[in-house]
Amino acid sequence: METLRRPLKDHVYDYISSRIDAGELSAGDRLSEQAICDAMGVSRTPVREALIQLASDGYLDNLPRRGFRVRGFDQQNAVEVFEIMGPLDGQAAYLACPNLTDDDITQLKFLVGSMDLAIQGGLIRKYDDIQRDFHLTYFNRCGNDRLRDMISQLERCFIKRDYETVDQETACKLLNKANSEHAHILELFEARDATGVRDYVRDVHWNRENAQFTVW
Amino acid sequence: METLRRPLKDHVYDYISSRIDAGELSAGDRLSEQAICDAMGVSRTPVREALIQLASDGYLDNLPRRGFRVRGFDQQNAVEVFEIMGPLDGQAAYLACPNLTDDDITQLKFLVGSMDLAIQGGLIRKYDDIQRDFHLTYFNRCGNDRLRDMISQLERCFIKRDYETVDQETACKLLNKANSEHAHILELFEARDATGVRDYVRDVHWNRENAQFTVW
DNA sequence: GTTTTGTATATTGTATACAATCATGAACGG
DNA sequence: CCGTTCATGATTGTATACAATATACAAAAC
Repeated sequence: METLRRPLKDHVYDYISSRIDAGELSAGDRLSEQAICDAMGVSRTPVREALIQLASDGYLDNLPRRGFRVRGFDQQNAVEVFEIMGPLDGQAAYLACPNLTDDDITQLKFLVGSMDLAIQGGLIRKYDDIQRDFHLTYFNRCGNDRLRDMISQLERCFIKRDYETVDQETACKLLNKANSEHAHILELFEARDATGVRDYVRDVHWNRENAQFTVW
Repeated sequence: METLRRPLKDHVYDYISSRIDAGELSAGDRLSEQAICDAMGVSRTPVREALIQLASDGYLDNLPRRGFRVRGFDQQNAVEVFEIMGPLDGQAAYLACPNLTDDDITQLKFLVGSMDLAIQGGLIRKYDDIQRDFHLTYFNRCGNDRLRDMISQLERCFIKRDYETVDQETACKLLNKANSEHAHILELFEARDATGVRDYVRDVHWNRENAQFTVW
């Protein structure tokens, strides 16, 4: 088995995107090609190719002759993403509904329980990971990879949210509400109510949009 | 006023994407970097950058070390796109509904009439252009540029459809049905029935998915 | 003191050169 | 005759060099 080398541009892409996701690079920060070259020990060619791809994928803005900057994400953008996520997430649930196996349902139940435990223990990060698994479980059953990838991409817009801005008590309250929504989604799945779960999921996003969106 | 020169990579991007949209390049065709360089009289650097962007935007596939190929679009892909378009188009209509001015409504009415005339005259291409205007009219009022751009991008998947594969009579029949749907959308807009138009538009896509999709 | 302008420096855009890998096909062995 | 091996050329990946433009700062004009 050959060790097929990944192109350098992909490494650069991962390096930059993970730094953005981790919040080490903030909106508006300028990315110097040379600085990235020095940091990673590669030439400008793969760096530029990665930056172009990152811009195309929404991570960066490009301004010709003025380099690349981390794309901002203001409240207006957040609203836009929520307005798109709702219908898409709902559609994913709708499509997945008839495809969910008993094992999937069991898995979803387990995850809802796990999220409850995480909330009781104040483990917000943990909750967040499980929550992602919950959604991925039915995304992966929707039979539409393009849809799944689209939603995943939109979700990344919110990965870099700050866990510390909300106090523990408020967070628990919000998360409890969110998890009761998960429980309801699960019920609709069990009842195989495809259109019901579609509309419910869509409207849940809508309601979150009108609330704060540091936690969802 | 400065003559701000567009980067060469953008020219290359336009050149390739338009050739794909026009059907001059078909699914699976390999794109030789050198051939593009020769055709456009530029070096490989801007060509490669354009190809990377085109791949990132869904036009091409990349297979490392094996170059770029025009991404195929089979029936499975078409179904996936329809399943995404429906909810998004519906959401755009939903969001636009309260924003539509009287002038917009008048414009939409005019376009529906124009489409009828185009159908009577057998001008399928003309119909298609007007149909695009019809949808753009409310996309531009949905107040969500990201959503609008997303839908536009998905629409391009179908631009390269073949007008000649369907005989004139069948086409007219299908288009008449499609335009009656436009008329109904218009009615719902006039009644300011946001949720109604949302669900109707969504379901119309769904029905088209289950019909042929050489015409929509 | 503020604005303008010019020059030096830094950065991006493009071209070219080289290295690594892949595709092709001929020679060879079965 | 068919499949394998191995050279040869073609193509991609990466590095570097040069050109074009933008930025920063200092000096001059108002």
